[in-house]
Amino acid sequence: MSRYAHVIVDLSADALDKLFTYSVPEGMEVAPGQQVAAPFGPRRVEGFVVSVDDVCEIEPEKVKPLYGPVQGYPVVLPELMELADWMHGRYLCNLVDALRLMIPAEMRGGRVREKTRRMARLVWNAEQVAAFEAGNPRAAKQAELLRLLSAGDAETARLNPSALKALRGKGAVEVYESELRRTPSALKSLETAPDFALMPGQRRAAEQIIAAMDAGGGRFLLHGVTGSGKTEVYIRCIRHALEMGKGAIVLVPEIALTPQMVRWFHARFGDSAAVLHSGLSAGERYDEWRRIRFGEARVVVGARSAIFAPMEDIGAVIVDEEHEHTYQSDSRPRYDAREVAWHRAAKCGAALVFGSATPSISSFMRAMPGVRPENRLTLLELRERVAGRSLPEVELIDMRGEFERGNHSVFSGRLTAALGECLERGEQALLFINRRGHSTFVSCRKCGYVVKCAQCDVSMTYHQTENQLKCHYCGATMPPPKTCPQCGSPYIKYFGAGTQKVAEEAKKLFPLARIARMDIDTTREKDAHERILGRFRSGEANVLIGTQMIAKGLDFPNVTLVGVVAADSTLNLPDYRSAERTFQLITQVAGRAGRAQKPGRAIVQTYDPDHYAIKLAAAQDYRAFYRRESAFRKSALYPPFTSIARVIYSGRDEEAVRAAAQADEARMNAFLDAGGLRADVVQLKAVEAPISLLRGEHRWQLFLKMYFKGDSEAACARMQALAEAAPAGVRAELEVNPVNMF
DNA sequence: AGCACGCCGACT
DNA sequence: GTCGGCGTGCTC
Repeated sequence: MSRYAHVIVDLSADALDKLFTYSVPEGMEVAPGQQVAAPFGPRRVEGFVVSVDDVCEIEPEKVKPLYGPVQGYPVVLPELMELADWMHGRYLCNLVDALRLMIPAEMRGGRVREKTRRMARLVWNAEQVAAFEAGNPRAAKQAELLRLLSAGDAETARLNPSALKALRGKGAVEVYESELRRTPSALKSLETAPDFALMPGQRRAAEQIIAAMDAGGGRFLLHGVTGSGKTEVYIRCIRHALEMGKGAIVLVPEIALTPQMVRWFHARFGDSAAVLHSGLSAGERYDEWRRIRFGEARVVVGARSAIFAPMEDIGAVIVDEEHEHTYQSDSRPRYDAREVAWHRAAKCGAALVFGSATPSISSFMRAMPGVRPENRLTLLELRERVAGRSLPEVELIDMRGEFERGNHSVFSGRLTAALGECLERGEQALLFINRRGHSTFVSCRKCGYVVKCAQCDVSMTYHQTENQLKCHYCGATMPPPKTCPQCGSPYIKYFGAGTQKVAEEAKKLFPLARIARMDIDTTREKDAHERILGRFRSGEANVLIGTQMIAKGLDFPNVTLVGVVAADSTLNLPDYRSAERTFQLITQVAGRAGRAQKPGRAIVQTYDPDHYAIKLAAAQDYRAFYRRESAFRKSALYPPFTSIARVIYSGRDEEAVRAAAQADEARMNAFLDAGGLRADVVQLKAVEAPISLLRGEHRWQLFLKMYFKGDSEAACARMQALAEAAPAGVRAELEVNPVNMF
C-alpha cells in the first residue's frame, strides 16, 4: 500500500494555504512535524509534513514523490502542530506563517549550518611524543605544540601553523571539524545563587500554583506590588515543574531590557536554562533551540516568540509583566503571546501564571468574581515588598505652578532639590522621560508652522547630537531650518523635551551628575543595553536618563530617587488605553526606587495632576485605578467590553486608498445586514487613519467595534477576505485588537 | 512565493 | 510585424 504525506509548503501565500499530497518513496521515514524537501512545479521547495496516511484525494498522476526529510527528526512537535492549526483559525494567518514561528529562521531554506571549528588532536601516544622530543632538539615549536595537545585538543587557529603543518605531515596530529555550541553572552556568567526564603505571601502564592500543577493545570494572575518578589514565586514553581520531570517557559517583555532576569535564571538553573530572543545571533538561537528540542534545557526564558519553544512536557508557563503590549506581535501573524500561552498551557496541563504589578484591565477583569471558569484567572496578591521594605513615597508636582513662578526648566524646584540631595548622599537617580531626542517639535513663533516629515503626517523631533531633525516613524532626517519655510521669519523655536534635553539640563544643573542616557538612539549597537546598565550598576554613572526601557524590571539597590519628568506625555494620545498605559508607566518607574535597604522616593511632574491615572498611580492604588478605568471602558464601550478590529489601507494614490476603504465599508455593511449581525455592531466606519501619511503612503482605515458577545469572528473573517481582495496599488491589512490606534 | 501563459501598446 | 507590460492561474 502506498503512503502519502500531506504537506504545507514553506511559501507564504493565500493560494498555498492548503495541503499538498506527495507519495512517500519506499523506505523513506517521515512523520508529522518533519521538515521535507519536495518538487513543486519546476522547483524544489521545503515544507512541513502535517500528516502521513494512505489516502490520496487528488488524481494519482499529479502526485509526485517527496525528495526526503531535511532534518532527521520532526522539527515541530505534535503539540506545536496543533497549536499552529489553532493559530491559523484564531489569527487568520496561513498555516505556514504559524509553523515558521516554531523553528529558528536559520533552519529554513537549507540555510542551517553548524558552526564548526577546525580542531587539532594528538594521534601519537606519550612514548612517541617523548621519542620525537628526544630526537629533534631543534624543533622547539613542534615540541611545544605536542605538549599543548597532550593536555587536550585545541583550535587550529590558536596554534603555530608551520609547526602544525609539519606535525600533520608526520602523522603526529590530525585536524577535524568540530561542531560548536554558541553560548549567548547573557548566560556566560557562571555565578550560582541559592533560593531565597519566601515571605508568607510569596509562599502562599507558590503553594497554590504548585498544588494546581500537581492537579494538572490552573491559571493565575499574580498581582504583586513592585519589589514584592514575583520572580522568586516563579522560581519555586519552575523548581516544582523540574521535580515533576517537566519543563517551564518564562516569557518576559523584551529580553534585552531584562538582562537581570536572564542572569537570575541562569544563576538558579544553570545549564538547564536556555534563552530565546531576537537579539541572539542566528547561530546562538539555533543552538539554544536544539538544546530545548533535545531536552538538555528544561527552562526557557524568552521574549514573545519563546512561547513556541520546542519543549516537551511543560509544567508551567509564566508570563512576566503580562500587561506589556510587546506580547502582541505587530507583524504577520499578529498573534498575542498571552493568548497563545493560555492555549498552550491548557493543552498540556501546565499551570499558567500571569504576573504584574499593574495588570492589564482585561486580565484583572478575568480575576474578578463571576467570570466563567474557562475564562477565569485565580487572583494571587503580594501586597508587600520583600524584607519589610516600603513602597517609595510618591510626590506629584503641578508643573503649571512652576511655569507661573517663572521656572521654565524641565525640572521643578522639588525635583532639582531632591536630585541634588540624592547625588550628595552618593546615591543614584533614575530620570524617566518618555521621549527620545532633544526637542519634540520645532515651530515658527510668528506663524505657528510646525516642521513635519515630508513622508509622514508627523512632526519632526530635533536631535542635538547629530544636529538633525528626525522623523520617529520613518527615520527620515533633515537639517533644522534657519528661517521658517512658510513665512521666512527667523524665529524658530524648539519645543518639548526629550532624553537629550533632560540630560543636557541635568548636566548644567548638577555638577555631581555622571549621566548615562538610555534610549533607542544610544542602544542601537549589540550589547549596548548591558554596557549602559553596567556603567550605572558599577556606580560609574549616578544618573540614568531614559525612555520606556528604563521603566521596567531594573533593580539597582542604590537608586533612591526616581523622577518622572513629564507624566502626561502618554496621556493625551488618541488611544483608549492611554490612561492605562500612563498608570502602568508611572507605577512601574516609581517602583524602581528604594529596592534595597535605603528607602526610595519618586517625584512625578505633570500638567494634569487631577487626572485619575496620575493621581492613583501616585497613590499606588491599583484597585482604585481598576475600578475607575473599567467603569470608563464600560460606559464608553471600549475593550474589554467590546472588541475592535480594523483594516488599514495604504498606498501612494490617496484617492485609490480612500476608495478602497469606502468600498469595503459598503461591502461590510451589506455583509452585516445579510448575516443578521447588525445588532452586534457598535460602530463601522471608514475614516482617514490618525497618521494619514506614513513613509509616503496615504492611510485610511475601516474601523469596526462590536459588542463583546457579538460574533466578531465572522466579522473579522469577512474583513480579512476584503483585505485580501484589495485592489492593486493598495495594501490592506487586518488588525484584530490593534496594538496602537495610529 | 515564483513562474508560465496570455492579451494589448510602442519599437527596430 | 515583434518585444514586453503585468493580470490571472497553477503548483501535489
